[in-house]
Amino acid sequence: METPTWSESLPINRKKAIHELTQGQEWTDKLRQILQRSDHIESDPTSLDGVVDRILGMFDNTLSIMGSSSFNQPFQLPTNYLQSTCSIDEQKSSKPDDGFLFQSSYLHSLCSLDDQESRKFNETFPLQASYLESFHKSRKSDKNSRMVIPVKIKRGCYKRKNSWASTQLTSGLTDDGHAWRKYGQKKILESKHERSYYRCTYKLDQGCLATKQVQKIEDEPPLYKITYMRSHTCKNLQRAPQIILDSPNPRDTSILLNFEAKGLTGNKQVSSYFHTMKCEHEEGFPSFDNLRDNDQSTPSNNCLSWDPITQISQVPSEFVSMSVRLDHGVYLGSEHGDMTSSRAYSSMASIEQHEMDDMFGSNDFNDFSFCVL
DNA sequence: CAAATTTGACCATG
DNA sequence: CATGGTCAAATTTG
Repeated sequence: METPTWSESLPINRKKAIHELTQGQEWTDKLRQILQRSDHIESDPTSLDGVVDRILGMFDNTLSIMGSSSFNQPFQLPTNYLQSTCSIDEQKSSKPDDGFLFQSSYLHSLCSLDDQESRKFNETFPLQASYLESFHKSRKSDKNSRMVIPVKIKRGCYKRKNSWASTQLTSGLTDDGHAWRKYGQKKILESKHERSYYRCTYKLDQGCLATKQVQKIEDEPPLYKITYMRSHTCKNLQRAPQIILDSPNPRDTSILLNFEAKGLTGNKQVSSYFHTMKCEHEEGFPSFDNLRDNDQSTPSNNCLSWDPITQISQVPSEFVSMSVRLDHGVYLGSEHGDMTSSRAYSSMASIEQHEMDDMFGSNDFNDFSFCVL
């Protein structure tokens, strides 16, 4: 099995997200039609549940996709849309980062969409389209106007060098198998809840530099964003690289992997932490329906158990490791950490192009690929 | 009493 | 200079 290269996979994620949103629209429309025929509900109440399930599943899938690293990809919106303000002039001085849609440069690129792209954008993001329209008008009337538009402010949104991170969204705080020591808590701008900072308990003993951040991003239902940074180097958790992953169900096309890079390239340590990565076959992102249709009664493999409720592979106590060969000839070990989030939110591998560039240099990274045997 | 947590100060970054 | 990340002294917990 070979997955797409990084340069290909990010746009694919975006396409998937758009596809899910489009599907969500269609099924919401079906729901509206059902509601218009109230007698239908009385005769077949289960059909309504089915439609609602499908809609929720699509939004879950989209959230999962959006929870990946590709925050800087176009057509992507925050789940908690922020109503801070910033003038276009101020935005011009900002560099693209994890920010949201309305960066100045991005607005300008949106203004140059062709008719079909523009229509798609308007359908998918009506609220944002209305802001874009305002932006259009202000550009026509006064090129120097300081129109105020909703935007995530950029200040303080930097990423420290060498801080490869992977992000996971979970509805509960569960033991991820590592020993953590809390070392800080911080109020984060525009965030309702404070962010907690944890380091590996064995940092002093063994110099393990792994850290994680935990932040509650939603109350109801509770949703936490957990960001892992740097790999564990503590003796307690290291395993020799080996491949013991398998799909829990032969018919199931998705597995959850957790990569943790340990390799060296040149004189730079590859400390990226690929976490809870979802791999799929080409035919598409598996919907919740597909997952439900699968026979989950016989968890088949030698390592993973399959939770029919969470749809997530669980590894009770063992750490899964696998060896990944890069085209650059670098071997990356990996470990399994947390596979026990209580809902099927999981992030894609989270690493950005410029971070890859930092690790390997910017040459030919489009050739990056990995194999799961 | 040792380990873990809290919290204000300090540091690095953009 | 504002912000997020880390340090370390004070405090709490087991």
